[in-house]
Amino acid sequence: MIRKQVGLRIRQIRNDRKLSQEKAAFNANIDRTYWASVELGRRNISIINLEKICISFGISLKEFFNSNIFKGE
Amino acid sequence: MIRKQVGLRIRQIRNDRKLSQEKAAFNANIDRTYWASVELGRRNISIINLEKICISFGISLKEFFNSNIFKGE
DNA sequence: AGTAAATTGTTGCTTATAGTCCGTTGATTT
DNA sequence: AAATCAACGGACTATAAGCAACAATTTACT
Repeated sequence: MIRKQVGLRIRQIRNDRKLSQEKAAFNANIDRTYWASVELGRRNISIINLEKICISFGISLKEFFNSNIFKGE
Repeated sequence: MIRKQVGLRIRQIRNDRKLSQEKAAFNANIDRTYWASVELGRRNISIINLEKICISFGISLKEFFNSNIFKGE
């Protein structure tokens, strides 16, 4: 499921950056509790918010989806 | 704006495949008028619908975002 | 050229859910 | 014990998604 994969990928990058959900969400100007639920795969995120997250991480959407997490459904 | 870029990219791929909006939308199991408005950059598409479109095109999300359309904001 | 068919654009509406904001709880960590 | 963090809930607002009907545009053919 794409929602789970997106959540895992976001968590993966956030952990690499050693950021808390709160700080990461603040950087992206997204609600903290919403960020948490996205990471848990419970949300069908829109492209604008996904782009916000990528921008806050300093990566492109292409880089975001360039991960083994997205191999095989 | 990401919505415009997504729309352009979808139209680009659909034209490559020589599909009408109607057939493309049918393949992806999405409403035709919704598809049309996404192509025009009027919709903030969710990741599930974007994935549906990519699947119907037979490409990955990584491939979708691997385009000059997404270079520069 | 004209005109019919196919394709695309647009409007307006409903409902489902994305996204925000307030808080609480439990588990770590220092 | 105090601070930090992640999971969770409820209530609320904003908007994505699906749909019908019609308008406009492009394509194709005589």
